Amino acid sequence: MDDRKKACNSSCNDGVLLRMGLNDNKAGMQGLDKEKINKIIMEATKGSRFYENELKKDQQVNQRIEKMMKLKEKITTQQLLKAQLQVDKLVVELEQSRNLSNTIVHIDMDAFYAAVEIRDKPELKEKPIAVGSMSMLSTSNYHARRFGVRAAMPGFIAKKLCPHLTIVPLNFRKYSKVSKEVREILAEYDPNFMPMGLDEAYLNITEHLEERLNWPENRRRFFFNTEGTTENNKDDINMSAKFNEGGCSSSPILFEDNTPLINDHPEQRDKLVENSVVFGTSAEEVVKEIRFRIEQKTQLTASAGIAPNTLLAKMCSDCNKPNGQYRIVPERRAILDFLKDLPIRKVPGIGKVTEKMLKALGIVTCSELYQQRALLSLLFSEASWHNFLDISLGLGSTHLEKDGERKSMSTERTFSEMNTTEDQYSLCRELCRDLAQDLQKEGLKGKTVTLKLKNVNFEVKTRASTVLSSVSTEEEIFAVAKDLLGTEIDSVAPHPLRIRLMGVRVSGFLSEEERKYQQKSITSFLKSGKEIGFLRLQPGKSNQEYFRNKSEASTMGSFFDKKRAARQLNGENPSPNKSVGKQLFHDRKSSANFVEETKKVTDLQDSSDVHKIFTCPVCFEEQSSDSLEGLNRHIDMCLSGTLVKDTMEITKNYDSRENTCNFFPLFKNENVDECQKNKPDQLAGTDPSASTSKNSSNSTEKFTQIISDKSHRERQPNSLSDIARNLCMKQRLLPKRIPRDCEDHFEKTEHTEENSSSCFFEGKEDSVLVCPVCNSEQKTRSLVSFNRHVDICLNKGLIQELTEKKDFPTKASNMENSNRVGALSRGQQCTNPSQGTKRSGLTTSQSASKKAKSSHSKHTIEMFFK
DNA sequence: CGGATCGAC
DNA sequence: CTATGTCGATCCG
Repeated sequence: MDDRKKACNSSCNDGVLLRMGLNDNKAGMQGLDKEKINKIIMEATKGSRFYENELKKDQQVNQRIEKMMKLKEKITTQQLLKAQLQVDKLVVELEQSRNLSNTIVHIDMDAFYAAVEIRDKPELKEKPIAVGSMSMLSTSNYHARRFGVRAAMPGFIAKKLCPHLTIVPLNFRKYSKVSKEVREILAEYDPNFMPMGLDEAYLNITEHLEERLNWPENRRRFFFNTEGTTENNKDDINMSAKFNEGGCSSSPILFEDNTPLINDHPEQRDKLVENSVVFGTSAEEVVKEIRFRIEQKTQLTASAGIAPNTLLAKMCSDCNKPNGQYRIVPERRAILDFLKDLPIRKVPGIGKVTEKMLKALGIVTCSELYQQRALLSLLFSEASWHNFLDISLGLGSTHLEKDGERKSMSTERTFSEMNTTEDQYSLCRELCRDLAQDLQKEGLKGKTVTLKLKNVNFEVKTRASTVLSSVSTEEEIFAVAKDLLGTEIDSVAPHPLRIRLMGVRVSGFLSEEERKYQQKSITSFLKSGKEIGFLRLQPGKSNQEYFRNKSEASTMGSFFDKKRAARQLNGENPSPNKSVGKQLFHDRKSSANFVEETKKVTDLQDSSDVHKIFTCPVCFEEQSSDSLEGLNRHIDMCLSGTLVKDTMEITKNYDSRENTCNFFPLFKNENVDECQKNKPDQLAGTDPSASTSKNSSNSTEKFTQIISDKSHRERQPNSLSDIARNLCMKQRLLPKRIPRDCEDHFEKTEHTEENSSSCFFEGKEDSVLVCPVCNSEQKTRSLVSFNRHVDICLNKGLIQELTEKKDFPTKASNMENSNRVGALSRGQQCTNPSQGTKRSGLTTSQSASKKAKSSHSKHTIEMFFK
């Protein structure tokens, strides 16, 4: 489905219109010329809400570009030279790792959906057709393209361009079936081939080529399908003829081996032979064979690219479509020649926006991309400029990785304006229901629910919330989604929320290991201990929100589904707070008094004694406690005990020095001694018995968050620190557990008065705090979010140290003013043995963590233990 | 973590 | 009238 890229392929023009339009239209006899097309599109578009939004987006991009240009002006020749050196060092390494030994093929069906429809209704053959609906087209045939009708264009505009256009509705089942037929063929050449959607696939035919060398001719012989109509037979011959012509004279490499296809063995009079064709043993021949077989089987044509890696193969398949193929021979020279004048927009991964940004720098072709590599390394993120470098060198992945586990699942729907809350909530529930079904098909549960809304002005918003126990059922998802929706409705009140799209997504799936673990411990814990309300708090959410959720679960029924709500209340998930919630939060729209009200709830919760037995999530022993504090105290004790074990193991793995029995070295290597001197009794983790509840709650919180960072969890999947972390996050949400006096340690705190329980700074304007780790000023409204920032900074520092392993002592000399420049010092780490696979994701703020190490560590540590 | 954006099909 | 649906990646705060 490469058509749609072309649809937006304005290789350089700035106008919105041209982005949506077409400029590589080959003006044909029956077609329209570029100007006419653009005029028609403009007339149909002008003044629409859609167009206004496009203009807005365009301006945003322009602003990004302006920002970039300003940054560029500040770059000194010195910096540029230095960058050049660093980048070229990397170039040398990349060049050394270049792997030309694989043969990768990219197969791309021509105008797939349209072709299938035409095949099934031959009367459409000579007519311009498109597949899709009046509101959106998926693809069009080549006839229609002459009128400017492209994929990703709304049907009603296409009709204006081409009044004779036939629009065929989508029929996915049909396409899937055809796709499956094609895949059966592909699997014979590479059982591990990688399908990309219904109409594309990558194959690694390296092994096949080797084996094929020993194959007898008969094994490479294929017969024409005689079952088809005469017309189809004609096509076969045409196609075969095209093979021999090459069809792509632009490439000197193409079809250099003239293995005969048909009629080249006149001496063989066998009827069998007359109806058959033998393919050679070269890569080109294999691909011709594949395409031949696809056409014989499905009556559809495909284009293909052959190259030493996926990136190149993909671009090759574009060269001679439709119904052609192109090969880049595995030589460095050939690759660079291919790239020399290739517009960057042809490169997969470079879209509209990137194209425009690079254009602003005078970069249009891949060779220009290479020439400007030093500049790019200063202006773009590490991930981006590395990608640019790979592209300009023609490097890509040389093996096909199975795509890993799914990361998210979602469903969304577009509709005509919807503006009543009733409709919106019931639609939301419907989406949750659909999503829940899909999730259950794959047995997935996720912790993050994201709501997506597009208002009638085409502005898109997403709102996410992460909950502690993963969700998968309609009710569970809806419980979260409806909250997010409610917040959005509130935010525009008293105006109605006018939307044209709603979507729900679930992400943050548990790995299998985690799933088992989760079931054993957390869920049982939550069940046994659910009398204790705070344990169900969501990280990142305030108590207020929590209680609000609960209350809504009970009141929601009044909106649209009383039965369901009733079932929920009486059923498997009774809320202990329901009676409280019901009365306090009947009016969801009055967010004004809502804070007031929730305070009462909080107080109530805090003061009410809890004489319950619960299972400690850390030690798994039953504990009875008469107060929240007592409970917390126990958990703190447990945590500081287990944490030591946990941390020790990790430390063993990553830190060569065995006997470091505290975890400071993990992120503050140089200052161990100093820390111990300064705060000897604060090293709570080293000695469980010495820890007081207050200290450990804060310190363990930081540490558990650090050590349970995802990258470590992979190695320690069942680490108790996971649980500990969750708990700590929960604890953090209890206002009283956030040390109030820590504000004294921020340098520029501008808040006016102490807000007693919620820790939120008074007033709307953000307070500016200086992060002790990255030393940057942070605008923040709450301590919680500031804490989060500090955590993130620390995490980055830690990950980096773990990655770099031994050579910690990073001197200040390595740190540059700009973080982009700082990133360059990591050249070595970028070399990846399997070239082309994605690099480790540590993209930002290396310099930040280094700064912290050298100058602010002391400060940081003090702050933690306050 | 949450939100926005990009890019692909 | 009438401008998609789903997913992964990345960047920024």
